[in-house]
Amino acid sequence: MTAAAPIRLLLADDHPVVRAGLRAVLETEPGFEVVADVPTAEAAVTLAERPGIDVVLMDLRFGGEMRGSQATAAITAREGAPRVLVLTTYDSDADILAAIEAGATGYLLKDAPPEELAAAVRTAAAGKSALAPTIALRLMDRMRAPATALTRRETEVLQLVADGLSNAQISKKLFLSQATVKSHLVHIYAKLGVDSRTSAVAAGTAQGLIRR
Amino acid sequence: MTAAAPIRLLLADDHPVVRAGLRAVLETEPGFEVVADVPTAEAAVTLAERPGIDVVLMDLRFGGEMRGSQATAAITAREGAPRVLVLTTYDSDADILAAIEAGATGYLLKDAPPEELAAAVRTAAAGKSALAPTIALRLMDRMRAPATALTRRETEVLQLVADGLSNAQISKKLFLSQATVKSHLVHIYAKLGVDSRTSAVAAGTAQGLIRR
DNA sequence: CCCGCGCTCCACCTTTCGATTGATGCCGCC
DNA sequence: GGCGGCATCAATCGAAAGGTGGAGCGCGGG
Repeated sequence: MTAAAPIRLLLADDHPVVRAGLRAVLETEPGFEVVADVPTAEAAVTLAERPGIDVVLMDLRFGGEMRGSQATAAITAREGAPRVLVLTTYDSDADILAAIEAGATGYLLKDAPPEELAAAVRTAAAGKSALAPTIALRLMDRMRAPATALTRRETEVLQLVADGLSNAQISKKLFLSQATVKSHLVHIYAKLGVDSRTSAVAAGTAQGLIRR
Repeated sequence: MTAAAPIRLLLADDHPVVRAGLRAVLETEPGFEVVADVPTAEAAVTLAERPGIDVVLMDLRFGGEMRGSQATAAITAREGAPRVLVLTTYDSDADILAAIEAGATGYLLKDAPPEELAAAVRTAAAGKSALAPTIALRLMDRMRAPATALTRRETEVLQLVADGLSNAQISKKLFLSQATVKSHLVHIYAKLGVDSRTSAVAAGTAQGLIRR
């Protein structure tokens, strides 16, 4: 095989400026070829089905319906799918975990310098996982302190609390009894070291456990 | 005057990718000249002092200390200062108002299409105010519904609620009785159309009345 | 196989919050 | 000078939330 085979890229971001920036940054680097760029998650899923794409650079938040993590899951579900490298502004735990669970090969922040970006794309193309230092650190923290790790259900409840719902509303929405909601909340308070729903929301957003 | 005099630009954004994108987008348009791009608000203030800059494209949030609104205020405070066009991802009321009060000539969202961006820069260079349609709409809303405008004290209380404090803690912190805190909260709920502290926080953050 | 953990639920009690009503002093504006 | 908005405080009452101490079930790992 020739060493000169370029890595073929698909860019998915709803900001035209960011797409242009990625193009500019990556096309000046040797060994990259931007095949297409799209402004929606849906378009990314469609285009990623076509052969000839090695790596998809995927934003997490789009203006439209589908979230980047869903698109990532849809893409990586298929056989011989391209690698997906998540590239976003946010470094919240919830987003990171959602992306990794969805099958993302890597997770980068948009404030990454161009060299780091290029290196991560090469790493991803080779099938190896690429995490931004900040992200890696955050994951290490999470491993070390399992206290701050909420369960799936607890996170769900906390998110609804953050949305302003009462225990009664949450219980209806999740088909639970209020007792169960309270029980989850007690555990959440213990894990976050707080004693009220509002401070739990504050702690949760501060630690990026829930999206704002 | 010659029609060919280019508009000289300074780009301030902490994301290398975004800076590259803005360069790419604006340099393909005729009549623009990107003089420099900087990754910090401090550098933007310094460079904006030099003559030969017509418009500063300013992000609101930087990784470092200084916020974009502060930098905007510092730049526009001087005589013969360049116009500042705020270009950010966020459309929260608090950010918008801070930027406008700081003397920004315009406010754009990063998901704006290139043509809109170019048009806004030309508008700003001519000294006229340039607002993204979304932003203009939001400001109209605010004008129409003065109910969403919290008083200084109410905002202060709501911020503390968002930080997770109880009524008792807030009353101590602000040297008030709990009755007063409750009174403020009642007014806040009425203005935001909610009926609990958590939903008030949700509504407040959604409308950008308080910082997260 | 049993233990731990996550998820579900119950009962009882205390504290906090929210709703209502009403009042006072201050300040700016017409 | 009166009127309205803002900030301050009081009292009361019912509803919601939090604290405590349980308990059963399913599932995966040691």
